[in-house]
Amino acid sequence: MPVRSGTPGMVDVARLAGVSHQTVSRVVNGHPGVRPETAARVRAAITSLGYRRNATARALVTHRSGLIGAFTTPDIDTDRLLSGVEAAVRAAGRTLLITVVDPDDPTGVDRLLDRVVDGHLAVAPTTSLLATLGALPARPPTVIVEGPSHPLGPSVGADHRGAARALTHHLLDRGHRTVHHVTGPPGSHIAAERAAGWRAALAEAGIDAPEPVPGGTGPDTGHAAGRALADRHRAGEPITAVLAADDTLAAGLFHALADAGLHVPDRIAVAGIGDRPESTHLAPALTTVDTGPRAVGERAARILLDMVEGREGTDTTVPATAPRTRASTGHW
Amino acid sequence: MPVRSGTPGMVDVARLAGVSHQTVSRVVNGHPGVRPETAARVRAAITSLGYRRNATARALVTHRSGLIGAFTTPDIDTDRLLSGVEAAVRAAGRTLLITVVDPDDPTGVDRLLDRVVDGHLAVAPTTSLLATLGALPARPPTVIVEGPSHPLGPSVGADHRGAARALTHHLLDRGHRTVHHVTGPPGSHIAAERAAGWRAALAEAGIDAPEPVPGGTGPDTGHAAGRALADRHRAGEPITAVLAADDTLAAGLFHALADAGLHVPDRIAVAGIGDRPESTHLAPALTTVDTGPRAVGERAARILLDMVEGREGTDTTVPATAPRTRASTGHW
DNA sequence: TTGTAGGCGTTATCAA
DNA sequence: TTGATAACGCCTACAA
Repeated sequence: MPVRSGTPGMVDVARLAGVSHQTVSRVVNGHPGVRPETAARVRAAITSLGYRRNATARALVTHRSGLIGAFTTPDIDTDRLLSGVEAAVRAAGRTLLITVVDPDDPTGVDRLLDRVVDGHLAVAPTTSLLATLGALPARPPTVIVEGPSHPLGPSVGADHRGAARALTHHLLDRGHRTVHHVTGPPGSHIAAERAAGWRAALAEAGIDAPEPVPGGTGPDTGHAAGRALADRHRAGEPITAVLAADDTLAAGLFHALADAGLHVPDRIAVAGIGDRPESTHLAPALTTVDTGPRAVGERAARILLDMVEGREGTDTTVPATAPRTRASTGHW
Repeated sequence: MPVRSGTPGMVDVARLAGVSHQTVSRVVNGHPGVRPETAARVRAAITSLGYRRNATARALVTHRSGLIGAFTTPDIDTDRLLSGVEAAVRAAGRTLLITVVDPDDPTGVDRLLDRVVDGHLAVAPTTSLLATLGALPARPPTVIVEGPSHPLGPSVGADHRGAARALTHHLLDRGHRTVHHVTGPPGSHIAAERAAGWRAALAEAGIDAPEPVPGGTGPDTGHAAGRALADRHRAGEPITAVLAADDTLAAGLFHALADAGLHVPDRIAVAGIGDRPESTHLAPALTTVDTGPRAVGERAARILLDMVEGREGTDTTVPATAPRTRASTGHW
């Protein structure tokens, strides 16, 4: 038979206060119909014993845990998306449970399902991850953050396509004959949308899109991409403007291009997406666009909380936040 | 009285398989002494019903949830520390529960205590947060990550003092008469240790430490600090070398110093701490030291897991990881 | 090898 | 206004 945990429970409080454990429950949960005097006695017993309500037992009987789960897969802006999610979840008095999912091995998904969470957030999920999730039996309300739309639940995301498109047009308007593209991580929905926006802008200008340079995230990846671009330049391909799928690529890009004698911005123009804080401070400052990842994360979490708490439609109808597209003052 | 949740339980599986719910429990938990044939029937019922073990009910009776809680407060390297923690926790088949604590308002602490977690990680906690934690009644095993030592539990951290000291000596050896310091966030233990190392090195060289420049984290803060340094330089103070408490300050520092005509590295030398990936790609590359935050996070989590799972002393004895001090090849 | 009984700490219902 | 009682879904101990 099970053992008592050692920490005091409602029964202990009840005994000390000379009431039933049910009355303790009423006091703890602020239910009406308890004589003030009794409530005071109970409260005294609670502090004297250092009693804290057992969330597990509560969850067992109420079928809600106050926990929100987040699947996450490393991608562009995952950190800021999660930071927004965390803030909203915390503001709602709930706790966030984070599981990092390896896209190649989505076993972590199972683990999160074993826990009782009131709702799920799929942060920057790949299509295959969503498929895995969708194939599972009964799962709690789910909201997709920066992922492909899927019957699993509503999607919340910024207009990456529009942002990339606008930046590409911006470069073309500056007189460049074409714009090259360093992509984001393979399998990333955000990266795919940004690439699509770049392609769309070129198509609108009647330009054949040059072969994109495979990228990812981070300055080291950007450095590798910069070397690839420099090689193609050396091979005779005219390269004058580059749109990087992510700001974090920029420092490495600048570095590699400079090493190859392609100084930014004199010989080559570079724009990024994401408005990372460092972008203003690079030399030269990176032209970029803010896609508001923190706001997206917060919004997604709030939509999920609405669903979980049965508040219908407060926020659910609008599927995407408009990006606050502010281009930083670049050198060109 | 409580309502059944709708999802199948052991009783449902048992009924379908024609056994008792106890036998189901045995099969699910891999206990011996079940006839293979019976086990197969149970397993068939499980898949057919899509049964999953209810972690809450399990936690209620076993007094262990499989959950590890992390308090976190925004600081230098919090992200990488957490990433290491997450990896180790996940590798152990457990789930991480993250709570961000506002150091000025540690109410989140209460929240995490309401949940049943098997162990706590205090990631980059302030002294006051530890005091709040320590004042609480019964709390689970705790490990402090990059925080001041405290009776709450073992501390794990890199040798920030040594790293800062070594870098300061490195600058002095290069002929600088003194080294200025841009500090990290106020209240940060990491920042305090790094400042102490800087002070120690100057003291060892018989130099009076110049007034440190208040900093924090991030390029924008670095930019502000750079302007402050430039002002002091303009006011006649000889400034030739700067140790930034954190790499993320560097880009902003470079930017502000360059704007003030103090080109790095010609007019002024700058070193950072933390070995962020972008540091290699700045112009010029930043001299820095790796303090292995991911490894520290992993190690701390493993120590906690040892404590939680009753594995004594596997790792607990050694309180700090040695930093892999590799200075990147800077320009000076 | 399998089933029965009891209890983990809480909430909900009903009666007093 | 308060208390008894029955779940929630599971695990441990013991009996069969």
